[in-house]
This record gives sequence, structure tokens and C-alpha cells, in this order.
Amino acid sequence: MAKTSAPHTLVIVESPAKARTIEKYLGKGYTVESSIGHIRDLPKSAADIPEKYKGKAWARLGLDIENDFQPLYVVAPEKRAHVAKLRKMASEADEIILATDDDREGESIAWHLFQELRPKVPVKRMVFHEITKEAIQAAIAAPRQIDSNLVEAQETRRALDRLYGYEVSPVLWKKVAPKLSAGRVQSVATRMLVERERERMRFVSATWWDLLVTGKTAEGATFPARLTDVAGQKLALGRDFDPLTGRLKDGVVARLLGEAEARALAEGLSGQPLTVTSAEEKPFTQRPYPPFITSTLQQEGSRKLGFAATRTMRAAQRLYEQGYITYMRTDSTNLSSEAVSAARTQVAQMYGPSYLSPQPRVYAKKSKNAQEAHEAIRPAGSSFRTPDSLRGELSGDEWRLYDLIWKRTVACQMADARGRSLRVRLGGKAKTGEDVQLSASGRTIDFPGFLRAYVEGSDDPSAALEDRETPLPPLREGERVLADSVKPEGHETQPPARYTEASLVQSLEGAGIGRPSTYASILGTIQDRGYATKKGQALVPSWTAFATSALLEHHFSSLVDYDFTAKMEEDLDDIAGGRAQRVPYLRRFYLGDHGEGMALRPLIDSKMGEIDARGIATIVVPKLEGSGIEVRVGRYGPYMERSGEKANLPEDLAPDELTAEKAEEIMSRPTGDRVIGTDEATGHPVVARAGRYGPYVTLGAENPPIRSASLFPTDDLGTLTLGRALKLLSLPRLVGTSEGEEVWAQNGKYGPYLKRGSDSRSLTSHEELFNVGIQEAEALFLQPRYGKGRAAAAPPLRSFEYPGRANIILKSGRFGPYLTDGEKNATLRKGEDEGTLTAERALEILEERGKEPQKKPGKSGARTGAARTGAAKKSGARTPARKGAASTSAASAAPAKKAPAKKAPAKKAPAKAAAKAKAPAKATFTWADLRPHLGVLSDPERRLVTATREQGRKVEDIAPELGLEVAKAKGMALQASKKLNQAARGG
DNA sequence: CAGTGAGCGAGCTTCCGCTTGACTT
Repeated sequence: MAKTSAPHTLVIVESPAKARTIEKYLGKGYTVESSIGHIRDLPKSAADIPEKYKGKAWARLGLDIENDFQPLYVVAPEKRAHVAKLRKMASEADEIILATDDDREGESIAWHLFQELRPKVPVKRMVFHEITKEAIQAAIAAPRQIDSNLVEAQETRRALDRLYGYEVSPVLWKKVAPKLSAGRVQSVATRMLVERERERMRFVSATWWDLLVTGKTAEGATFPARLTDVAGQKLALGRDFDPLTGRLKDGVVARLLGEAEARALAEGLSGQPLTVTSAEEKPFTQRPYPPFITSTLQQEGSRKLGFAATRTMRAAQRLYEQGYITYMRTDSTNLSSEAVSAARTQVAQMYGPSYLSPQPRVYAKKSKNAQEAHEAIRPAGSSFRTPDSLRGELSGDEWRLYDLIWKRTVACQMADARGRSLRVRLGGKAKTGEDVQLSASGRTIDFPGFLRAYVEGSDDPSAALEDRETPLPPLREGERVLADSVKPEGHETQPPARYTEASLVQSLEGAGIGRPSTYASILGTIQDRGYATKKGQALVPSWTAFATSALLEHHFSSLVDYDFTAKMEEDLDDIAGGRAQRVPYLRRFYLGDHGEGMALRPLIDSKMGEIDARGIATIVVPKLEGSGIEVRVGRYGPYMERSGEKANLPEDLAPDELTAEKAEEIMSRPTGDRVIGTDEATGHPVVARAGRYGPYVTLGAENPPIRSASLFPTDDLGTLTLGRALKLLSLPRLVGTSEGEEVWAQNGKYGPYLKRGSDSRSLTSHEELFNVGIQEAEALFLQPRYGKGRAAAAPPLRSFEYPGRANIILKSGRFGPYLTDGEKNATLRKGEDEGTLTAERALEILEERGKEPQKKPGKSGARTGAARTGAAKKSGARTPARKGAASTSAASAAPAKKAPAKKAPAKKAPAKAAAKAKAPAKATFTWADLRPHLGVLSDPERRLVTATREQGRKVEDIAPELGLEVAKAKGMALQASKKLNQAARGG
């Protein structure tokens, strides 16, 4: 620690760009470094959990529930190098100042830094809200200590989010679909989208008509006016209709104009004189909008520039890093005095002193739960660069965003806009005799004030239209004008608009949900999880979002309350203020306390059994009520079902577009099936179809078909002939009988194979299904099961050699590439590329997380992989010998085979072990074993089986006796055989 | 969700909030 140089102080802030700026202000004796956000967090997944805690039940959560929810903090691997650097810098400093943001998260970062760096020199905490020389020097002069209550509040927030997310998500995996997620923020955001879509789905539109009249004064000036009353009755407008019925709302007394009436009235009013019955002029003023915060920047970026939230933030980040704007993740509309004076100077220069607001404007806190650690988003510095002066310096997106920020900032110190609004009523009489009233309104801007610099964009075009200046000619009461032209106009009521990125962020912010740093990523999360897709600007919730939201609303309603976060924030404020404690709060939330609190864990435990997955997957669509059609989310996406008939829902069909007619159309849509002919023997159609498992043909057009068969790889769905289809449908084929068992040739999901009892052998080609004879089949059954096939199928991808150590080889498995040295195996993870893997890295991976393969039940003791491999080979080699011996003597074959098979499960006395023990369960049973289980079969099944097994008859011969088609009887025989084997296995 | 037999190394998915590069294509 002994240093020859002058004493110096290490200041740590959160952002590198901020560090650079501050260093300039602090000068000699100070080094400023950044933490780059949080440096530690709860472990994200198993890979982050230290070995020491791996076995703990609570490690997955990172919170030791039984020990006061003690958090387990880890430095993420990608942060380790940086933390090491900070630690080194800390050891070389004489003093450390933790200058992270002045909010809950910032306080926590300071505390984590303190914990992780373990400094041996004095440590101070300082805060500032604007990056100006004065503010920073003032902050340096007034240091404080870390506020442990505030840190506790952050830890509570963190723990609650973890418990919510990591406990509720698995409920969704089980009840809806894997990889889904739930969370305090995203689940409410999703719910908002779903509820809006539900309104749209229930919406019934209505049509109404009115008249647009062009009035003409004596001087020849024209102006637009709209019909408001007919024969003393108010005209019905869009807002008078009930969105659920499309009819006028209860209690509304209004005249509803139909098209014919509107046209007749237009005709009758055309050219008629009108009298101004009233003309009212009112002055108005409009104040400028507050300067940008993250949410409003994203909203205006979207409305005015058409940027998605991420695009706005990317451009803002670059502007910030290059020193053009202040920090872009903020919830404060506050401007430093430096900024206010810079803006005012610029207004005076560019627009003249009359455009300046008389007093500097101060904007109040805008949103719920704002933490106000930073300034508003504004051009940086004590004199703003004008957008024009930066044209050559900034890229397109950056310049346009800077321009927007500059205008908004400057505008906020400008004078109010002033103007007059004029509202005129007119009366008249149609030629047909009805009295009518009309109204016209106008808006005149007398002094634009801030509007010279900035007009806020709008999500609603009709509102924007209203905002536009619409001057009216000066009209006085009693004045006569002419209905110069009269145009009937039809209108349709519109369902509530879908959320856009911007409006969703606005709503979330309004409810105090989410933070400036997360708005953009929330949008990403709900899209990544498949809860929403973008259709133009609109966010359209998916059917999965409906299912997820329904589950949460019905079973965890308080978790998706719009007020949940607001309530949490109140509680966190209490903790930050020392009025409440973290542990009791978390206990109530997670475990419950004598019937009080959320009690999440017990709730989940009781709900797991209660929640009906099928019910949750069935989505209520009001417009399909009574149609018998149900919408359901299945493993392969959303589909409709009506009495067994199914149809996929097209991917691009938004939920609100699914009307009864549309549903019927999709249900009756040809599924791409092609009828290729009729089976003469049965009279049923033969249909070629494309299925989930690939192309196949069916006998019968209905669902499910009578029979079906996959096409061979050499077949083509488009050119398949009837003869070929029927040939495929003739499978499975009975090859003959061997060892008292039928041998069937069958096409399965692993390809063509032969089956004898519960034994099977793969065939090398599909055509063999039709050709293979009983001798060849028997020869195949003499071969070991997978002997040559497997040895050839698994060549190592790569091999790494090490002196004094077994080789490690890279193999391809069904879970992807993995490493093995015969002892341990380790699957490659994301980012570990099989091509670029080095020998060192391979060794590292295997030693770090290699696992011994799980012991198979029924195998004794812990054997090494190498030993087991050897044993397997040996037993593989032995099998044909044994079978060969058996085949020479049919009588002795059965017991020889049966003995090991039956003994194994018998040894495993506990029911659990037996149920898990797959290997012995696959044993071959003799007819004597199976016979006692005939009771599990239906009558025809039993007759089929006994006739084939005991009388050696063929299925083809028995089928007519049972009144069955041969193919169906074959299927039934197979099915029966399966049932019997299962019964014998299960005991 | 629609027909289907076996055997091979399991292990992970997920939250919210702070913050940037380091990667590859």
C-alpha cells in the first residue's frame, strides 16, 4: 500500500460514459471507474450456482428460504474480469467514493461493491442528480454512508421478483407449455394486451350516418359544418353505441340516421338557407410539454419517427456515449439550472425574447414510483448544440432523435401558445320540412409560442385532426349562410385500438410498473415468449397469451392485479424508511403468516393439482358461443375442435379476427388432402395427406381414418398412385410365424422393422417390408438387437488426446453434441461450438460438470463407464449364442429367455423401483405368461388372439368370422398383443 | 391433435433491474 505518488481517490459510478465526464470535472487526485451496472446477482441458472450450494434445495431460487430468505449472490462469469479490475484499483486507492445512482438499485450497487471489493481504505457514498461541475463538487463535499434500509428494500424487491418468476413460471410449463414465463411486470403487460383484445373480440360494430355541410357566407367564404339535430332530436354519434351490442346504449335518446334517410335529408337540405343561432369565441392557452423522460422519448420516437422502443434507445445510447445528450434512462422531468439557462438563451437567440416563458418552468414529478436519480433527457452541456450544427456529425437515427430532444427541451422554456376557439351553431329547414341544427368549430392560433418548436405527436389520428388549426370565417349570430353542398357520410364505430409499443409503455408507466431501463426489454420479453407479435405498430396477443393470462387471472389473481406493483412499492418504501422489515414481508408473500399474506408457495402447491390443463388451454371466444367450436392451445399451436374434428388456426389470424363465419370457413377448408381413389374392397376413399410426422395416406376421409400409413422416403405425395397407396396401407404385413409368435413387418417412427412378440429388429430398407420372408426374418432375430447398427451409427465427431489421461471424445447424441471419456459425460452448452473446441476446453468442461451416466435400474452397483461398455459388448456378443442355442430346441427356448427377464423385476420388490425399471419390463413373454391376462381384452380381441396363438390360424382367416375387415383385424391383433404384454408386465 | 416399436450421456426452461462490450455473421 505504500505509495510514492500523491494520495488519490477512486470514484465508482454506474456507467462508463458518466465516468469519463465526471473525471474531467474532478481533475487530479481522482480516478473514476464504472461498475457497469450491477456486479452481483442471484444465480440465474444451475451453471451459476457454486459447487458448495449445488445440492441445496433452495439453490435454484438463490434464496435460502429457511434461513430468513438469505440471498446467494454471485458475480456473473462475464463480470468477473471487471470486478477483479475494480478490486485491484480499490487496493491501490487511498479513499473510495461510491457514486452510484441515488435510487434503490444504485444504493444496492454501492453496497455490493463494498461487499465484493472489501476495501481497506475509507469508503464514502455520494450522490448527485445532474452531471455538472457544480453538482459534482457539491456532492463530493457532502458525502454520506450507505443506507442499509434502502439496500434492504432493493433486496426485497429482488427476492420478490425471483420468487414470483421462478415459482410461477414452472406452473405454466406444466399447465400450458414449456419455456413460458411469468413475472411481476411481463404478466401484467400481457394481461393488458389480452384484456384489450378481449374487448375487441366482444365488440359489435354499428353504422350511423350524418351530414357534412359546406356553408357559404354572403362574402363567398366557405366552412365545414356537421349535422347535430334532426326535428328537435339529437343525432346519434359513435359514443352513443354500446360496444357489446352495436345498438344504442340504454337511456340514450337520439335519432339514428340510416343511409337512405341521410341521403334524402342531404337532398332536402342542399341549397337551403341556414341561420347562425349562436357564435361563441373563447380564448385558450396551451402550455409546452415537459422535457423527455425515457417513456415519453420512446412514445414520441415511435409516433414521430416510427422507431421501435429498442431503436430509440439504441440511438439515445450512442448520443449519450458521445456526450450529446444527458442520461437516457430516467424518470425525472427535472432540468438542472444549467440546462434551463441554456434552453432560455437559445430560445431568445433563435425565436426572440417574446417567445420565452416569463418565468423558468419547473416540471413536477410525473409518474408513479419515479425515483428521480437523473435529470430529464436533454442536450448535454451548458450551451446546447443546435441540430443544424450537428448535421454532418451524426448519423440519421441519431440526428433525428437529437433534433427531437433538442426541440422538446427548448420548447419547454418557451411561452404558452395562445389562440381562440370558435363554436358556431346553425339552424335551418330541409325542403322536406324537417328542422335541422348544425355546428361548426374552429381554432385560431394567435401566438404559437412553443408550438414554433414542438408539436407533440399523437397516436390517434382523429384527435390530431382536431388539434389542427381550423380557421372559421368570422360568423355572427343571426347571420344567414347557404348550405352550399351537403354530403351524407356513413360511419362505423371502431373497437378500442390495440396497444402499440408506445402506448403499452405509457400504460405500464402509468401503473408504476417497470423501470426506464426495462421498458424496451419488456416488449422484447413478451414477444420472445410468444405472448405477442407485432402487426405493423400494433401488439397482437397470441392464443398462448390468452391461456396464460386466464390461468393467472383465475388462480393467481392478486399476482396480475394492476395494483400489485403499486402495493409492493408502498411496502418497499416502508422498508426503505425503516418502518417495515424484509424478512417478515417476504415470509408473508412466500409462505404466508397465519393465514395472512399472499402465501405463494402453499398456493402453488394446492393449485398444481387443481388447475385443469385442458380447461386452461381452452380459450373463450364470445363469437363462437353456440357454434360448438372450441379454440384450444395444443403442443403444436392453436387449433379449433368441434366433436372431434380439428383444424389448425392460421398463424397470422389475430384473435379478434376469429368470427363464427371465419371459424366455419377454416373448419371446412380443405386441409390439403388429396383423394387419390377408392379402395374397391371396402368402398372407402384413399386420401393422401401431409401430417406432422410427414406425408401419409389414409383409408377413409374422416378423422380419425380407418387406417393410415406413412409414405416411404422414396414416395412422393403429389404423384402417389392408388395402387401404391393401397400397398402402403396393407402394412403391417404378417410375415409368418416363428417360435410360436407372429412376425409382422411394420413401418414405424424409427423406420421399417420386424416385430415378434415384444421383440423387434430394424430393417435396412423400407421395401423390405414387402419382400422379407420368414427365413430372413428369423435370421435377423438371431442377430443382436442393435449390434452392428449402433456401432456404425455413432462414430466420434472428434477426439482429444491427453498424456496420462483417457482420451475425451466428442459424440453426437440425441440431446446434441456431448463429451465423454468413458467415465463421465457432459453435454455441450450454448456457445460451446463443436468445431472450435480445444483440447484444453474439452477437459475443462468435462471436469467442471461431467457426470457419471445415471445407473440403470436393474444394473447392480456403481460400475465405471468403461466397465459397463465392456459388459454391454459382452452381453451383446452372448445374445446370439444363447438365442442360437434356443432356436435349436423350441421347448427349452422359452424358459431360457424367460428366466433372467422375470427374475429382474422380482428382485426389485418396491413398487416404485419396478415401475421405473424399464429394462426388465421389456422382457419377452411366452403365451403361458400372457394367457392369464386375457381378461383385459375385449371379446373380439380375445377371440382373435386365442385363435392365432392356440390354433395357429391366420388373422386373415379369422377376420370374416368376426365381421371385421382384414386390415382392421390386423390392427386389433397388434393392439391386443400390446395390451396383453402390458398386463403381464404390470402384474 | 392424427398412426407408431427400441435403444443410446440429461439437463434446462423462468424473474426484474443496473449497465456495456465481446462475440460472430
